Amino acid sequence: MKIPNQNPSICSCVNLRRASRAITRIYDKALEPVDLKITQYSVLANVARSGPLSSSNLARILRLDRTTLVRNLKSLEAAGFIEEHPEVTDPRERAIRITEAGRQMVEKARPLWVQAQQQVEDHLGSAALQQLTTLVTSLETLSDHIA
Amino acid sequence: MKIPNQNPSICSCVNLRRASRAITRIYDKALEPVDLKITQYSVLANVARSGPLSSSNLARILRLDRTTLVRNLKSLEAAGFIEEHPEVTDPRERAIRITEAGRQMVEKARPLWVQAQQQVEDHLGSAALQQLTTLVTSLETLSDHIA
DNA sequence: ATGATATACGTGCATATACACGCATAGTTC
DNA sequence: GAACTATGCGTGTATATGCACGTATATCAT
Repeated sequence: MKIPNQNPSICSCVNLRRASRAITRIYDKALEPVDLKITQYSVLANVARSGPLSSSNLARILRLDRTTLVRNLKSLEAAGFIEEHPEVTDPRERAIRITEAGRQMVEKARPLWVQAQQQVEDHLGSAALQQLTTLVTSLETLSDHIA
Repeated sequence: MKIPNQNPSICSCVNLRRASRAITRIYDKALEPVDLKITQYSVLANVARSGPLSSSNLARILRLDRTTLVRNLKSLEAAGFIEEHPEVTDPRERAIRITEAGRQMVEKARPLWVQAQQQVEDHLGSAALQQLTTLVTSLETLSDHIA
């Protein structure tokens, strides 16, 4: 017996996680031609834009757990898209920089990302996307408040 | 140099993933006393409600990749909250059932889940939660359409 | 009955996520 | 300058996520 797909849950968390998985599929699919996932593109584009910076600072920018970021950086470094060097001003820090190959990859991936962005905006409408930014901020505020 | 926390991204996917991580922190925190994560509670509560069913059907209900679900079930089975038995009508299927210990766990966890639900609703407002259900449906539709 | 197709299931692999530790160095206070 | 505190970093462990495969059984078409 085969059960059909299901409606949204009554649990906000479950719904948000479902939405997250769904949109990730959309973006990952769009980035498939350059063999990048949206998580990797996101990190790479941020390193490209925010210049050399430490993993702690990058984690704060991405609102991602630092130790999670450390592992995510591994694959990007293995692929030769970023490199790390000891920071002179503070020996504890390691400065993360994008490489030339990394910069080229970002350039190649950007149009695919734009396409996914457009696809989602066309389907959801810009109002929904605006509400989404509010949602993020509210939830992060609540989460920070609790922790 | 320490960089402060960041505003929402211009990328809808990144924002949704951020929101997902934030709300997961909130629910996981609420469920901490019973040592369950929201992902596990979600699966367990669904098994409890939807009675014995196959992993494929449960995956469709949860809109979760079947192979992902299979691993998630492992820890619940190891904890003794669910059990699997071969299905008589179709030897390929395995019927997943909640155990007595599982049922007790759901009972114990439910008030904590309700508390998280309430907390989020108080902070975001019911209108935002309603928009969220629309968002889930739209994104899953778009994702299905593309795939 | 046979062959094609659909469905069910599990595992290997890669990545994502985050908590709990421990170690090293910077900064602050006395 | 010594003690305390804050910050930066990486790893161990556990879970979450999904794609690519291979295997087994059901179902359907002829």
